[in-house]
Amino acid sequence: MLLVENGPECRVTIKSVQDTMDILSGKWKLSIMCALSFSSLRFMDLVREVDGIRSKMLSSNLYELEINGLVKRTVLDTKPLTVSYELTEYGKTIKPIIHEMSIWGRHHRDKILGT
Amino acid sequence: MLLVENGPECRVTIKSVQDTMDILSGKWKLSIMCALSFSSLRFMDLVREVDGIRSKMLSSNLYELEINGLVKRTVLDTKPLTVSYELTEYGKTIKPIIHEMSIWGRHHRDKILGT
DNA sequence: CCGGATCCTTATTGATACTG
DNA sequence: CAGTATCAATAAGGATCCGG
Repeated sequence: MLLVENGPECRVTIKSVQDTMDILSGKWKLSIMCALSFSSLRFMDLVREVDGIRSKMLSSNLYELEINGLVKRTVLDTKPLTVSYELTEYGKTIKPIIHEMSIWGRHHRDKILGT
Repeated sequence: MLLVENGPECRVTIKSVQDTMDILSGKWKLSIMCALSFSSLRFMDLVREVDGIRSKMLSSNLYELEINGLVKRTVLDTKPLTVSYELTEYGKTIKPIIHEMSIWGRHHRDKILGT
């Protein structure tokens, strides 16, 4: 069904792709959302999960994602205060993008290593 | 075929998403590939199609896409020499990503304008 | 130790002009 | 037409510091 190239809701436009890129561009946002697509995570969990990210970048990217309504931030009343992040219902709507990117990334890796 | 959510080949990982981002990251690459997903285009057509891009960015992004085997460059024997760009067969494998991004982008725009 | 904030350096992108 | 060259602006990255 994703391969149907016609139909009114299948009008692929550069503008709509750019709109998406405006929200998701940057080196880390999709990786962060991918990590959160499995479960909610605390800040430090994210630092560990997202390979190579620095707390500064994580912090600012999470803020932007929160502003755009994709991620929800919750301060937990734990001993040393921790903050939990999770995808909002709206944030979960980008899962198909993450899914396709993951498929392609693995495919690409196989191609590079196989050749 | 692309919608199977289970099975061994559907393990979504941060690493594979990052691998994809390494190839497609940047503000313009997906827009360029979106433009080329309809038909092959000459350099100047791409400047017109991809809103806001400058020839420098287009040139360097096309080069990187060519290096990664996603785009094919063909010098045409026209009066003022022109160069045509098209997706390779491998480049066409990112169409599902573009498709999902386009769907989400339109959805997002409707949400922003509707609210 | 957690979640940043700040400062500074490097990499990427943008605007404009210019060449074969 | 299809790029390059150059310089200015912006974004990302590294190191360090701080309040709780």
